[in-house]
Parts: sequence; C-alpha cells; structure tokens
Amino acid sequence: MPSKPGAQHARRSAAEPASTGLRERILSATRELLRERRFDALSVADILTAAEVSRASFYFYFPSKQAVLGELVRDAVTQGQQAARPWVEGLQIDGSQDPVAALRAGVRDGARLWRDNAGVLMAIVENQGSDDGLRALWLEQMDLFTDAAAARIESDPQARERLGDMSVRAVAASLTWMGERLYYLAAAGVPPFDDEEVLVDVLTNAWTSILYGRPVECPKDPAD
Amino acid sequence: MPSKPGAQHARRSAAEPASTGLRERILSATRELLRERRFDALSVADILTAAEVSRASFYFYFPSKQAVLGELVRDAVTQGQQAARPWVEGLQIDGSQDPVAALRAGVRDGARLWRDNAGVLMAIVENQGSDDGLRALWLEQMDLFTDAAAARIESDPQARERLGDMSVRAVAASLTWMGERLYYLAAAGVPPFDDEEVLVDVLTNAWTSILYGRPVECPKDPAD
DNA sequence: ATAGTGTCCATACACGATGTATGGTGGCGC
DNA sequence: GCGCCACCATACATCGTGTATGGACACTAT
Repeated sequence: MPSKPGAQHARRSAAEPASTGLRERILSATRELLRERRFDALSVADILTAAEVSRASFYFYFPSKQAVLGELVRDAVTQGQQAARPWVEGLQIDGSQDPVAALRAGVRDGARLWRDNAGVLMAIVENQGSDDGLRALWLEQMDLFTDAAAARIESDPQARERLGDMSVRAVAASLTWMGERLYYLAAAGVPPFDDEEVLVDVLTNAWTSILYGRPVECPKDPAD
Repeated sequence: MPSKPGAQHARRSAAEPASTGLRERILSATRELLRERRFDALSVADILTAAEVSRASFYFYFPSKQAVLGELVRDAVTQGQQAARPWVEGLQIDGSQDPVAALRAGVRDGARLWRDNAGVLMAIVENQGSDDGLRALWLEQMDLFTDAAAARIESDPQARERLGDMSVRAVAASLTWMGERLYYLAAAGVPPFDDEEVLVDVLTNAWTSILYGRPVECPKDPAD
C-alpha cells in the first residue's frame, strides 16, 4: 500500500477552537444526526464523518455508539428534571394551588422536554430493547420520574385517600409509563397524539381522573 | 434464476403430506427460541439449526427474520382478539353486567394473552423501533385494539357523557397504549408490574377512573 | 535543541451477520 | 429414462463493529 504519510490530514477545518474536545464533537454530532435519522440507521462511520473524528478517537472516548446515546439521554433527562422540579416540590409547599392546573402544567413540561429532545429520547425508547445498558438506563430514568410522581401523590391527602389500599408507587409508575408511551407516540407523529393539545388533554385527564376522580374540567379556556 | 418457477409454490395448500412443512417449522422454532432469547440476539443461523432448515429454504419462505416475527405477532394478536371479542361485544349487548367487573375481566384477558405470548410480543415491542415493517404492523394491531376500546366506550352512555368533549378515540388509544406498556413491563419482569395482581389492579383502576370516575372498588374480594 | 508525552489520525484486520447465488440430491409422475 | 419440485450445502459479496498498530503533531521539561 502506498500509504505515504506525507500529505497528512488537513488538520482541523479551522474556525473550531482546538479546545472543542473531540468528545463534545462526537456528542453533538450524534445528537444532530439523531434529529433526522433513526439510531439504528446510524453507523459509527456516520458519526465519524459528521464529527470529523477518527475511528480510533471515537473508540477512545466511547466504548460504543450506545454509550454515546446513553450520555445524550442522561443529559436530556436531568435537564428535564431540573425544569420539572418546581412542579414536584412547589406542589408540596404551596398546597393552595389548583392541583389540576398544576398537573396540566407538569404534563405540558413533559411534552416540551420531549419536543426539544425528540431525536435522543425516541432513540433510547426504540433501542432500549436491544441493548442491556440502554434498557437499564431508561428504567432508571423512569424510576426517577416515578419517585417524583409517588412523592407528589403521597403528599396529597386527597389523592392518597382516593387510592385507598392501592400501591401508590404502582399507580405512580403506571402514570409515568403512560406518559412515556404517549410522548413517544407524539414524537413519532402517530395520531391522535401528534396533536399536542390532544396529548396534553388526554394525559392530564388520566392523571386527574386517577388521582381525583374528576375529568379534566375546562380543557382550554382559562389563561394558561 | 431458480426464483421464477411461475408462481408461488404450493405454499400450504391444505393437506400437506410433506415433512411437516418447513414454513411451520421455521415459525414454531422461532417462537420457541423467542421464549428464552431476545429477538435481536437471534440470528437466522440460530433459527436454521433450531428448525433444521437450510438457509436457502428459509429465504425462500421469508424475506427476513423480521417477517417471521411479523407472522408470529399476527397469529398471537388475532388469536387474542378472538378471545377478547366476547368482552367487547358482550358488553354492548348485555348492558346489565357490572361494567367494572367486565373491564377487569378484559384487563385480565390481556394479561393472559401477554403471558402466553410473552416472547413474541416482547420481541415486536422491542424491535418495533428498528424495522419499518414491524412498526407498521404493531401500530396497526394497536389500532385494532383502539377501535374495540373506542366502540366499547361509545356504546356506554355513562362513560361517553363523562368524557365530555374529549376525543373518545384519543382516550381509547391512550388506554390501549398504557396497557401495551404495562403488559410489556410485566412480561419483562419489571416491578411492580411483574406482580400480575398489581398489574391488573392498576390497569383496571385506570380504566374505571377514566371512564367512570370511580376507583376500583373491591380489589380482590369477590369470587373471580 | 532534543527527547518525552499526550492527543489525534489513517489504515487495516478479524469477526459476525445478512441476503443472494450456484450447483446438487432424491423422490415422483410420465 | 426425463423433467420437476422441494430441499440442502456451500460459498460469497457486503456491511457494520470493535481492536490493533504505527505515525504526525504540539507542547513541555531538561
């Protein structure tokens, strides 16, 4: 092979501060690619060219493309939980607020999180089944949401009482997973959930019906 | 070009004296393998040896292993819908029956369907994301369930009225998908849904809360 | 300067899986 | 015998993954 190492690589395409770690480049290139392509239709080679990184470098920073996805998911979810914290904690403190409105706000936050990170979140949901690491990660994240939901329910005497002897945690988990599924379907453009209004209404209705026994009241009138 | 013998060979034209049809062997071998291994951890080579079929024969009957799974899913689901028909239709005729009990029975039927076909159903849920054909198939199947649920709701004045101006179909779809997710988690052994009693209670409670506004009443007392 | 070290790159390879192609075997009806 | 059909064995082209191996460059200590 005439592998003359003379005319070496054109170095970085300039403009990029060399300090823009390769690791970050890999991460954001993947996130970008995920915006328009399915994770499994994505080869490391694709990521390599998009991130302008060599194969060797890629495998230096990540053991596999699944690991990259894992990190993207962790980022997205923790960022989302940051945003949702006021919902969970605020409720417990400020018990005076209308719980239904608060629930709806939380549901909408979830929709926003999914809208902003659709590619990444769809990717893990779709590939959770074919990779043990991703599955564990996703279960863990859903567990965190379940914890929050359970705490929310636990601190709400009205809901607590209504659930009677049913496991609060089980109910919280079911609500969490229902959300996961519906948000995913919405992100995937599956009707009728592709309509965010419908999605939020239905999900909010589920929460309020299950926790308070009343259907969603004024679906879209009040200033929201 | 041996691939153009005029028409489809005698696929399975009734009485087949041949050696137990290769096609069937492939199907049931795959179903069996799916009982203990994930679909994506299954190569066609594995199916070949399990079914004692040659590679050429496999690709004569099926274009891919996904197609095999697709057929298994179709079989399982239609069989399941057969079983669930009395639930959907019976309700509409015999309006006198306790709707909550009927709902619970339907939920339990679903659990049974999933228990009996766990491997196959888990496989499609897990790989729905990485194959367009499987995804379309699964959406189609869920649509059928949604149709049934929507009809069930539509024919129930009490539920209809409670839902107000919310889309019946959207509610039906959300309940269907919630079931899909919870049954899947149960099949995957994820707590707390791995406990069938909890699973059925929570799901039934969701249905009755959303449709009737009342929590599940006597969780496990009556003769069931 | 010179050597050392750490970051990065190019190339190539071993492996495993998929799907296709080619040629062969044995039973069966004519 | 002939042709045909259901089936098998094998080989192969292709593609994706993950692992080496070895070299280029920059920055630093001596």
